[in-house]
Amino acid sequence: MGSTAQFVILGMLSKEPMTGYDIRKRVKTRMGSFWDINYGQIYPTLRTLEKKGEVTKKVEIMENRPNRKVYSITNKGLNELKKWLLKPAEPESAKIETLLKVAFGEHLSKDEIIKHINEFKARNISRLEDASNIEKEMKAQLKKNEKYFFPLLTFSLGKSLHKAGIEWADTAIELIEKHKNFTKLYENGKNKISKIN
Amino acid sequence: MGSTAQFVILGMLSKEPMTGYDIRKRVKTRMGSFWDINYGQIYPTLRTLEKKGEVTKKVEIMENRPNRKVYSITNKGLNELKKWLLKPAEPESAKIETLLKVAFGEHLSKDEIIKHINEFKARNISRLEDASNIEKEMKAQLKKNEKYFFPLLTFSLGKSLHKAGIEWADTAIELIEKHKNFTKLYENGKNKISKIN
DNA sequence: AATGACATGTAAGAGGTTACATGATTGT
DNA sequence: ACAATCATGTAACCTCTTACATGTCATT
Repeated sequence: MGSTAQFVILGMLSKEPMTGYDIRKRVKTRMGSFWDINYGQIYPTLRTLEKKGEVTKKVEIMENRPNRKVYSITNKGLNELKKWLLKPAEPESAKIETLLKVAFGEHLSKDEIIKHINEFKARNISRLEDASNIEKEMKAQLKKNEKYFFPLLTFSLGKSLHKAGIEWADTAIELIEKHKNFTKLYENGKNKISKIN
Repeated sequence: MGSTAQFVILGMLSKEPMTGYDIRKRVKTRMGSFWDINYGQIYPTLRTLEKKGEVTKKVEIMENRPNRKVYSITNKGLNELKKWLLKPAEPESAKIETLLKVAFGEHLSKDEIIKHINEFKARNISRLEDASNIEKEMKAQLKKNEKYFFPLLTFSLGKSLHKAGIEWADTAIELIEKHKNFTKLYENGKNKISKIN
C-alpha cells in the first residue's frame, strides 16, 4: 500500500519546503548510498500527495523556464509520515551485478574479472569521496545546528559499506591473481553433484 | 535490453541442470546478500529462454505433484551468457529503509529509532550467520573441488557488508543514547536554510 | 496436528526506468 | 565554446511483487 517514494518525499518536505527538482537532488546527495528516486516518480507523486491534502504548493512565476513549484508538508502529511515511520522497516535489499558476474566467473578470463572488480572499486571510491565531502560540511555545521545529527548517522553506514567494497576489491584481486588453476575451474566444476544449496 | 533475471537463470544453469524451484533456492542461499529473484520471474523466463533455444528441458514425471522440469543450458545460451558477462556491470544499488527512517528520525522518539536499528541489526546477524554456515561447507569442499572459488569470493563481500551493518548499529545506538538535546532536534532544524544539498 | 519442503504456474497490479520535450543561465 | 544547473512534465515500457491455485510427503 502506497509506495515508499511518497514517504521519502514527505520526509524531505518535513525538513523544509522544496521543489521536485530539489527533492531529487537531495535524495541523491544525502541518501545516494541507500536510496534512489527519480523525476518519473517525484512529479506524479507530488500531485497525488497534493490531491490527498498531504502537501500544498506555492507557484513561483519564472521567466523563460518552468515555474518553480515549492511544496510544503501539511499536518495531515506529517501524520501520515509519522505513521509510516512507526512501522517496521522492510528488509534491506541490494543489487550488486558485479558479484553476479564474479559468481559466474568461470566463464571469464582473469583479466576480464579483474576489470569488473576494478570498475566496482572505482564506483565505490567515488561514492565514498562524495559522502565524505558532504559529511565534512555537515560536521562543520553540526555544532551550530543539530539537524545534521541524523543525516550524519546515515552517512556513517554509507561510508562503511563503500569502504567494505573497496577493501573487498583489493583482496579479491589478490586472490584471483594468486590462483593457479584458474582456467581449469570450469572443467573441474562440471557434472559434479553438490549437497550445498 | 533483456532483464538481468534471464542471465541469472542462465548463469545458474551453466553450473548444472536444475528446476525453476532449485534456481530460486540457490539464488537465495548463495546470492541472498546481493541479488534476489522469485518464481514470478523464473517460470515465465524459463519458457522464454526455451523458445529462444538458450535452454532445453527434460520432464520428469511425478505422481501427485507437478512434474519436475529440469532445464539445461545450450551452447547458444552459454554464448548469450558470456556476451552479458563481458559487458560492464550496472552500478550497484541498495534499498535500506531503516536508514530512511533514521534520516527522518527527528519525528521519532529515542526508543522508536533504536527499535528500528535493533531490527536492522537482527536481520544482518541472521544473514551473516546464514552466509557463514554455507561458506564453511564450501570451504571444506574447496580443497576437493575448485568450483567454489568464485562463490566464496562473493560470500566474502556479503559477509563484510553484514558485519558493517552490525557494527554500525551498535555505534549508532550508543550515539543516540548519549545524545542530550534529542527531543529538541526538530525545533532546532525548523525554518533554517542550509547551503548543503 | 501443524509446518515446511517440494513443485508448478498465472494474473493483476505496483513500482520504477528511460527517453523525449523545452530552453535560459551560470560556470569552466 | 561547452557543460552543467535549473525546472517542469509525460508516455511507454520494463520489471518485479503478490496473491492465488493445487496437493503430497516428511518432519517435529
